[in-house]
Amino acid sequence: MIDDAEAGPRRLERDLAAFEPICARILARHRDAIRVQKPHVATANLARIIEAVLRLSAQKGFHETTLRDLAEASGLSMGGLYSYFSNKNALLVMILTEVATTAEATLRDAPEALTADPVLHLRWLIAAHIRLTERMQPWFVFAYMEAKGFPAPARRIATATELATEQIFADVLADGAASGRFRIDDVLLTAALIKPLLQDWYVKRAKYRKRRISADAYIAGVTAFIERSILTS
Amino acid sequence: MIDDAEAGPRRLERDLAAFEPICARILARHRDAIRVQKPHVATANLARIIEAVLRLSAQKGFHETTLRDLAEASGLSMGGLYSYFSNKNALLVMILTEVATTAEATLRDAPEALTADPVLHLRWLIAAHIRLTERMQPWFVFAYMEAKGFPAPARRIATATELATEQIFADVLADGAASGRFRIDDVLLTAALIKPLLQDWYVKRAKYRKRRISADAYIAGVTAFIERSILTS
DNA sequence: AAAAAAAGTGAGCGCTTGCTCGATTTTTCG
DNA sequence: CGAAAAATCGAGCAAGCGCTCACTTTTTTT
Repeated sequence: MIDDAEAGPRRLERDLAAFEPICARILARHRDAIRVQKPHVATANLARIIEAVLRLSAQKGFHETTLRDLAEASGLSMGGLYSYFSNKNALLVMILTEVATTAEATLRDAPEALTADPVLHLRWLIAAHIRLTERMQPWFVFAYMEAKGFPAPARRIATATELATEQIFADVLADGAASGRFRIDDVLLTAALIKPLLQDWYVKRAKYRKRRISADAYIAGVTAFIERSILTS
Repeated sequence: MIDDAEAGPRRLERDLAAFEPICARILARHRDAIRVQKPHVATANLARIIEAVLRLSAQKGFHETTLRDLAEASGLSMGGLYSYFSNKNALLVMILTEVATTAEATLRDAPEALTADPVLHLRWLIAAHIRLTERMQPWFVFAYMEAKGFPAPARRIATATELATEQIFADVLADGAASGRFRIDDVLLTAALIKPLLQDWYVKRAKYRKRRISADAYIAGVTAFIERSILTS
């Protein structure tokens, strides 16, 4: 199924580096719940734990990933893990919250120069969404696939984030429709249709990798597809 | 989360009726593995088991659904369940196979009168896909959400089905592009983009129900969206 | 270098899981 | 009707789960 040419400890090292800045943010947000004091120790171990749980969950699901698996994959002991989260579900919520926060913050941060023009703004949103989910692919897959089946609070985070993202797109579409740049019958439905086009990039990442379609190519393809459908000519 | 106006035994009865014909097909395919001889008894119980496992899995996931839950929800005993499948994973494969077979058979069965015209053929495919997944929504959600995390064979069924469906669309798109009815840069990518638009209907069924968007409205919306993007005018 | 604090360990506990199998009930049929 | 066949039952088993805590190792401080 997975056919990475590049594998082994070399790849793990690079991956962990990508996790650390994000885990530093998580640490800051949960400083009171995490018992390890020294920030660089805590950040490094959090990165190993979360890299491991995202990787194992992608393979077999979060619930099927045992804490023994996670201990071995992260290099900590079972007891050691519990210095970083109070229980398995708290680990899930930690990850979900980080995804939700980052997604919202990123998409609401369009350059002001662009937001005046709905066409450019929409283009930027599409690219920003795909680039973000490319950078944090395991995180988004996790949030998408595991959100269901957990206590209501965790599920609400996921649903709310999804709706918030859709609303950001709906606002731009409404803007463009009002100014005559877009021809759209139903703004809400159109926003709802754009969402799965963007989600497909990370949900079916393996398929696109196999077909050698790059993030840039996907951005170009999706943008063209959407614009041909809604742009007034 | 779920806010059905119509609930209780009345609804269950109607749902079970919808399951029986499908379960009769499953019984035929697994006659040797199912120990219960009388077809109408076996079909009725299979329907109760599968209705229950799809409902519980949608709530909390297949792996989190225990056989004790399933026994209670289906009205059989724990031991009784094992007259219908040899182990929990076999139950999963049973469902997956039925979904795969039905999807392929349905989409390859376009009326001959339509297949000559790629525009009409594509319209038919979109409508047929959405209508099928509407009729068998719990089945498709199950196949989509639970395929991962299970032994390679089960996962392959899901992946193969997905690819087969995409290929059916790609063929029609290529046909229409060749005859000048469609303007498409990349047929494979376009087919890949149409897929998530169709899947969204059953994956996010709750959202569309809440917004009071009917299957027909969704078919109309998606068809218009896609055709505006690819039709030569 | 000794003491104190912090970080990390892993065997073991109580509980739940998938699954079995002898016992029991229901159905079939001479 | 009554005995054989079919269908169903559910307590019990081994295995594996999340989680704890008395303990050891590492790091910091004095």
